[in-house]
Amino acid sequence: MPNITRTRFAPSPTGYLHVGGIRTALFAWLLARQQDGKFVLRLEDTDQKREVEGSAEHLMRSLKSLGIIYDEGPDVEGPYGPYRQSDRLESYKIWAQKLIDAGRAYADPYTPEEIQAFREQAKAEKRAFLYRNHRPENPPAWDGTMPLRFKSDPKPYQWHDEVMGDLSTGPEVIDDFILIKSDGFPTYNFAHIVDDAEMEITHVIRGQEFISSQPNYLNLYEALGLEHPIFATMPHILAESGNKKLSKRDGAKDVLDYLADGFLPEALVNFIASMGWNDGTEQEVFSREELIEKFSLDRVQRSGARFDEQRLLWLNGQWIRRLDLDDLSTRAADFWPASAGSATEAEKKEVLRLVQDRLKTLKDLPMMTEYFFIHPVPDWAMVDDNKQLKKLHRADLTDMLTQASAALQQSEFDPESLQQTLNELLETTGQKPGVLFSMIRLAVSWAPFSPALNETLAALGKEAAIQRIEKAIETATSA
RNA sequence: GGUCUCAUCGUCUAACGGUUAGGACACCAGGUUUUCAUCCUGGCAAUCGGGGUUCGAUUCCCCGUGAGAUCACCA
Repeated sequence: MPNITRTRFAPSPTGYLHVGGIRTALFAWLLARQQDGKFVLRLEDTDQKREVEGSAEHLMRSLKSLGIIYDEGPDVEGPYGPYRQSDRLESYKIWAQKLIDAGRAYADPYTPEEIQAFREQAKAEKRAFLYRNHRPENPPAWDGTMPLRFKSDPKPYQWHDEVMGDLSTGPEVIDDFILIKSDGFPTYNFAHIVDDAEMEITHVIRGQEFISSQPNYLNLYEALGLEHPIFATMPHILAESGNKKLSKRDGAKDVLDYLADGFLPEALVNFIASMGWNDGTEQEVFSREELIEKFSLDRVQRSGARFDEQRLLWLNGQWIRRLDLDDLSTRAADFWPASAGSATEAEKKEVLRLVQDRLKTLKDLPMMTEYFFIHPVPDWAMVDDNKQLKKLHRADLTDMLTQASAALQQSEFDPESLQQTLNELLETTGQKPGVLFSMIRLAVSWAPFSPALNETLAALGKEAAIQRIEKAIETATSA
């Protein structure tokens, strides 16, 4: 056993990564970072049929995008490579031969149809199907064309899981599973054990679906003469509706899609970590550094957690507000509306400053800022929908706008003097702020919401603001 | 069906056997001299059921119930 913590994430390249997969990777990464260890990415590509073109690259990009940086992996040189199982077939052969030599592995002479028949027979007799009940007496020598099976040694097991606690099972769950398939590739069940040993992995963190195979793995560790690593089993993340485990079929989104939808990596990491883990305090927002410092396996929840996008949205808003303007500006670069194309960086940054507190995702940017860049089309229906404005006659409203236009003409148009001007306008018109300001706000933005009025006006500039108010006056009667 | 696991507000969760069962999201109501998705204040809302053990169970034990996982030449 090495004296440094080595954790791994071992996905198969069969598609994209969703939050469930990411969480396993995240926790393994947190543990490695926390203990100054190494985090390894290993691709479990032993099922050629299921492999999806390009998914390995997609997967690596997903991890990197979230800042889950692996120290060793298919594209990162390391002392325990290669990190792709299809490149490690020699290793599996060597370990398989050891088992054969020790009488702990044998060729499976049955056809799939024959095995299927055994299975159905067991079902008809209401017994659990166990391959070892059909172990051939004189198996042929293994020539690589037949599956190679593990000759198990059924016995009860109890073991410790860092998350689930002490677990135990009886001998009835131990069976002769396949080590090497007839296509020459190892199964996950065999390959991951060999690889974890050769790569000196100290902590195996994985999803709940493997818990029932654990006794079989323990049996195999014994047969191979290997000490097993520390196990930690993560509960599943449940889909938003129903109680099923979150899966691609149920619409689990690719994590990269969240980034494209304007979610920040920090928020995603924070959110994913908080599904099934907390530090016992009332803290909700955690930075990567805080997570690394505070994470611990024994505070991981044992029951499944449901994915709640509302909470993710809230957290994303929290993170957007924490960014400094330059940082936010960089990240927002790809989210501006097309109409912002001609705006200068300084102008965009100013707009960003005004809306920063209101953004839930970066994708909200066009909807929240469009009117800063192009003259909006007056939509008097919005006035009619306003609970204060709809009580007034159109003529009174235009009169108000005319006075506003004149007053603004005299303003210096910085936020302070604008506030001054607006306050004076309240007095001269004798209107309530809810009426006067709502009308001006609509006339310059024609948007359902906007930042503080004086700030909005200042950002628009005198010329544009007044032009829009005049335009509103013009269209008031025709609308 | 066998085996294993899990069970606190709608959701994420806190509570070394002793708390008016706490926080957050969502929701609702107020407030901040415009709107509002920000911000502030307040409100609604939970220990699956039944037995034990104990002076006292959310917490420990048993039995139910419910949910999930798994029983592949997939991982």
